[in-house]
Amino acid sequence: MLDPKLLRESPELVRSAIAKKHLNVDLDEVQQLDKRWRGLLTQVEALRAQQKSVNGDMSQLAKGSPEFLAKVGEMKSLKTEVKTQEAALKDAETAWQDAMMSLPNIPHESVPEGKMDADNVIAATHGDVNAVSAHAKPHWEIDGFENLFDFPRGAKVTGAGFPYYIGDGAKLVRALIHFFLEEAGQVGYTEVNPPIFVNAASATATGNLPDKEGQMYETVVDQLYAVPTAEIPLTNFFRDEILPEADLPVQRCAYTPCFRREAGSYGKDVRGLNRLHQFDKVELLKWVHPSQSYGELENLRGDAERLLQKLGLPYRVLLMCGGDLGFAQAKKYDLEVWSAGQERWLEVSSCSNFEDFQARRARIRFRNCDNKPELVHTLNGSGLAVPRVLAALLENNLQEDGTVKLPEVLVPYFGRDTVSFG
RNA sequence: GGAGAGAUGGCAGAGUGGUCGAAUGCGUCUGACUCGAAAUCAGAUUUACCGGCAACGGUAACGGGGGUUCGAAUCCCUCUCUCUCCGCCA
Repeated sequence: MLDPKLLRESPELVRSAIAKKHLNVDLDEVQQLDKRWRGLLTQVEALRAQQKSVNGDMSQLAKGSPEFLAKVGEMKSLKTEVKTQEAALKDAETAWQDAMMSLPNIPHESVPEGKMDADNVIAATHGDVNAVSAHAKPHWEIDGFENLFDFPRGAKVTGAGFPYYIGDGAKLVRALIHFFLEEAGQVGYTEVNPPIFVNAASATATGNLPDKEGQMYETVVDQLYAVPTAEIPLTNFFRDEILPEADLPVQRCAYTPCFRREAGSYGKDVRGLNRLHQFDKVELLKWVHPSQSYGELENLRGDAERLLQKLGLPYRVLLMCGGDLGFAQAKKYDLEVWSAGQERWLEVSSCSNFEDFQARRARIRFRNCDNKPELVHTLNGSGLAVPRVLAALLENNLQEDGTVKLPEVLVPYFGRDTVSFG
């Protein structure tokens, strides 16, 4: 959520933000709702002040005295008036809040103009896409793939997009998770093992609710949501809290399975490990001082990039344009790994600075040098999503004999340097 | 799952219908005393929103929501969470 003061003091800034993100929001209406709410609030507060004052008088009077009874009459009429005004205020407030929620975060000035993914700017490329295996093929076409990754049985037991990982397949997943967590720990992220179901309040604070896209799985009886990303339980850890300034930046990482319904996304990019309903991911989170957040975004991006470098996977970094930037992000980099078999880029991380947009909703603050609570800036990024990294590893490192040679860094975690599909 | 108890400010803990944003203690901060510190004394010490350039003024908040009442921290309902006992279970 944006600072309501921003809308009042610099509406043109909000207007240009909406334009840059290519969204369609009636800002005039939001401003009107704001005005209406404030007007009603003033009225109701004046009435309440009157109530309090009369009530104060009453406490001085003898109960049952004529003066007392007269005040009771006065209070009764005040009561009905307050009741009707309050109802109007509540409606106005709800409408105003909904309207405020419809305002996107302001893109940072360094965010390029653009409408869609084709307008994203390639900020960096690393590695040579031509230097990978000459034997590369889509991972699902590798001989014996089904021995390590069993989709049909997953579909039988649960549904499409819930594969079984078997033998070396399972071990590879575990090795990658372990590698990612160890690397994150090395650069100062404290490991957290969070709940993987969250309540409505938490999902709302991070903006996952209201779930317009039907993205999340919801439990029937308890109204809990299976996390689509560890970002939700991690960010909400400090919800409604005030952190000591000296603790900033706080850095945490978590491995969780992630659950996404992916409603509406069909097509050929769903083959194999490309898009799953359940997948494993390590998420990196930072809570930082507002003055540090853009430097920290670069650090975060670097932390994610280093993983791909160590794995020897060619990748590129996209700086998202205004139109392809999410609703809540002020600036975002996507990391895409080269998938040699599919000859396409696969998104494996998305590193974002939310500034205080998330923190306002979740009320995460720190005590600044004036000893006043101030909103922190939050950042998060994947470090990394497992299945697509796995896909790239299998494709890019496929050898002539049909086995896959693993990068050195994974050997301590996997135990061997070769994956066989037999 | 069954029975019971509870939830108050940074913490502890009073308050069972009227001037209670809330006693008291601890903590924290400022000042005095001191060469300095401790102890002591004095004062201060929640947050959010609205109005205001500001000083400041107003409103709200005693786990959440709803109700009773002229008036609710206090009474009623409900939800959540915590604790104790029993049952069950990895």
